[in-house]
Amino acid sequence: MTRIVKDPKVRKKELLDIAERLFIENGYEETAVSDIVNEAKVAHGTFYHYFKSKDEVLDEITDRIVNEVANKARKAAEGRERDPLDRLTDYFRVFQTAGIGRERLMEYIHEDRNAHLHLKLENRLYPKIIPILEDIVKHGVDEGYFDTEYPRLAATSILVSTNAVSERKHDHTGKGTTDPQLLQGVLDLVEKILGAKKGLFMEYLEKKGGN
Amino acid sequence: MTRIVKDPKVRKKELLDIAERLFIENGYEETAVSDIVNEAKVAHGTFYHYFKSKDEVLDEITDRIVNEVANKARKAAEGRERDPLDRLTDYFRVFQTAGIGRERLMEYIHEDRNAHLHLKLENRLYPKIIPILEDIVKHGVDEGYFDTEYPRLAATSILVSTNAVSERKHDHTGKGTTDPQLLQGVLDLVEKILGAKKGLFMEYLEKKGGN
Amino acid sequence: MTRIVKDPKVRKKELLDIAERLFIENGYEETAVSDIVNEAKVAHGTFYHYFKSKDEVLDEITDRIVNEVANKARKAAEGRERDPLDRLTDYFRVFQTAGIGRERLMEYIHEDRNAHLHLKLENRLYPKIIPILEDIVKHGVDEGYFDTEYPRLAATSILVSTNAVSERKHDHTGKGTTDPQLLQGVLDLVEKILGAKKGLFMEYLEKKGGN
Amino acid sequence: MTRIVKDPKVRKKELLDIAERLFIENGYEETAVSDIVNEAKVAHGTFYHYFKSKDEVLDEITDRIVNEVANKARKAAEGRERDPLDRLTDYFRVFQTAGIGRERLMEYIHEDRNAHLHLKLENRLYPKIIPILEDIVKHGVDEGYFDTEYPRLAATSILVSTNAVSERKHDHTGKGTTDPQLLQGVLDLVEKILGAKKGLFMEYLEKKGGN
DNA sequence: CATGAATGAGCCTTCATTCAT
DNA sequence: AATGAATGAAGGCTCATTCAT
Repeated sequence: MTRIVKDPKVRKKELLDIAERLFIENGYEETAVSDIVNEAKVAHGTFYHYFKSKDEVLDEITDRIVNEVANKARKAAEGRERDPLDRLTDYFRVFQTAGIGRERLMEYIHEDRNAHLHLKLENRLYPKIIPILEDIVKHGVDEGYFDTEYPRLAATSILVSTNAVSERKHDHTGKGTTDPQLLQGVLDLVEKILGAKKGLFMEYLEKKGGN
Repeated sequence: MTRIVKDPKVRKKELLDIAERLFIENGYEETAVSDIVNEAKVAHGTFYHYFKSKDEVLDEITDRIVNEVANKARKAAEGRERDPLDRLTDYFRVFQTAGIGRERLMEYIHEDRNAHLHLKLENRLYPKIIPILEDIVKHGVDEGYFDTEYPRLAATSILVSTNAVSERKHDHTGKGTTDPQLLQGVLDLVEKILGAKKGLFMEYLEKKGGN
Repeated sequence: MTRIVKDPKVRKKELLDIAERLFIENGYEETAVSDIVNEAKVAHGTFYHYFKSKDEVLDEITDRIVNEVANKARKAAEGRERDPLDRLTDYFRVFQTAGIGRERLMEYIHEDRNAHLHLKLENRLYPKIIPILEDIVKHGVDEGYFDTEYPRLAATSILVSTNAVSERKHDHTGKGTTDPQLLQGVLDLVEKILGAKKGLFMEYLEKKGGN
Repeated sequence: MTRIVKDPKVRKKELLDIAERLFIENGYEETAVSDIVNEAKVAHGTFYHYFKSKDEVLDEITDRIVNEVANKARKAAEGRERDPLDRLTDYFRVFQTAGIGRERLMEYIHEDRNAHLHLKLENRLYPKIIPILEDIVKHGVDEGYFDTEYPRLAATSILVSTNAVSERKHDHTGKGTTDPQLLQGVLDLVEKILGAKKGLFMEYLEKKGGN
């Protein structure tokens, strides 16, 4: 009726933000284009000005998220001149909090209806993350911290293993390992994968915390 | 028109088999109930005589697959009196060929349109597989082969890591590691995760092959 | 599976009873034949042994109810040798409590989903009830109590008017006339329709109560 | 194929008109949404653009009819400054011809398959009509024409009684009272309900006709 | 850039009824 | 008399997308 004109960039971001929220909360299939345009108070046609199809929105959303997370990870992990343990720690810290500003993402991503988005995200994110992690691993090997001939496999294993743990795929007993124990376990696991000395991370963390 | 009466069990299996194949080949959403009943040469109503909804079929299919695979794995891995390395090898062999009679499953499961089924399968399969693997790990620790305080985490890590490799999540370069190298790498990785002596598996395999 | 044989009359009554309850509680359209056979623990085919169609059950149910109510009314109203006021009073008493053993009927019959049954019931019941009431009216005229040249119209008017009141069609204010007032009003109305002396019924009731 | 765009109001009215006719002629359940859209030469989706469900159309149709009839009745009956008998006569005339432009309505409404619509119509119409009639009754009482302490009950009784007669609920003999007789009877009945002097209406009508 | 009416293929599901056993 | 597997027409509704304005 009353025609509200906005800067194309703003309009598009609005649509993407709304779509992202709805996709995550309710699932991709379950979200209708009309849900999006209704919330955006925009006509159907407007949606199709900005996106060729519903699927394209999902792609753009996925890209947005993937790039954001990958960039953060890259930034945290860069610097051949730094201590590899430092790089690794920073990388983990970023990953743990990757959802900042997207708290809901991690909360909803595992739900059944988000299988679609979940997989798409993984498939695009892994190829970007693994090389970053691999570089740290190689660096650590060079510096004598780690010992492995297969840095890419190690990187992959660390990624999927820590992911599995954070998705609690290891624990269906209901009892659950307490979190401190779990942290110990994960550190131990990562050390093993990397062929690092047992307890290396704890020592490093304590030393760092001590400073 | 001519009414063909069959033993309910047979009819139901027919429907499940057809549905499974179609779901895997074309995706769940993309498969219409009419596709299923057409192939089965059965009336629409017959389908709903056996299943409350399209979704219920998917559930039953998932259950069938999960149980089948889990049972095979359980059988391959059982036997505290056997050598833990033997149990582990057998377990891997089964898992590698889990798709026997279901070749298509592995071929299609990673495709985008099967995200739904993929996740459902994983979520139901892991809780059944991890304990089996965990038991082998503990056994190996008892026998002095492995060294880890977190057998469940190790089991989980092995599962998701080998899975990731078989889904080639580690390799997006296109070049690809050659398969013999890859096998070496995976064996090395698993040894590390288990805290086993380097080369343990190769030795074991050669000795066994040599006999 | 185990085949339970029952006396046909018993079986049929069971089916009718269950169908009646379900039709009334949930509506005719909303009740599926399978709902009925499930409750009766009987196969679909059995249902169709006893009834040609779902519609036929409704007909039989309607007939059962109509006959029951009409018989009671007839019995209450019969007897040219009695005082017409006595006959009328008895008739009303019966009608008020027509639902005895069918409490739910009156409770549910006005709901939207029972329109079908409601109308069918009315259409079959009225032709049976009106003549009964008409006969009382004529009797009352003969005896000098009432004064009307159109006993059938009077009978009809009394029937639909009292019915409307009991369905509270007169009152949508929410405030509602209190029940004693309402009774006064109805008595007054019926007296008017019948061309009776004002207060006739109250006098009669008091005299009777006094004896 | 060729897309015909119309003013939403026009489109909606078209759909409502078609739906109303089909519902009345063939019954609500018996009318498929496709019947409606076929006649309207409109796509399925268009129907659901205007109505949330098939049921919603029925509601809108009912409202339309109820409001139309109620407004006519209100208009015919208004005017405290007029003679109450005039108001009543006008009211009846309107009601008798309420179907003008909707001739079919009255013809079909009593059929079994229209039970749904019939009841819905009654339930919404009565609360609007009764107060109108009640006001006339009170007016007539004030002017000394009528004599009743229960104007609302009288109004209700008149409404349902005349209705019953026009639905021929009083006559299942097949012989039928001839129409002139019937008119006499109804006038007599209404006079009685209102506590009016016998013959009041005939006198009034003759006097009016005489002028 | 924006509107929103219109499209239409296609989906899942229901359910009264039949019939081989 | 009883079973319950099988039928299949039919129905309401969704929704991504298009296009006249």
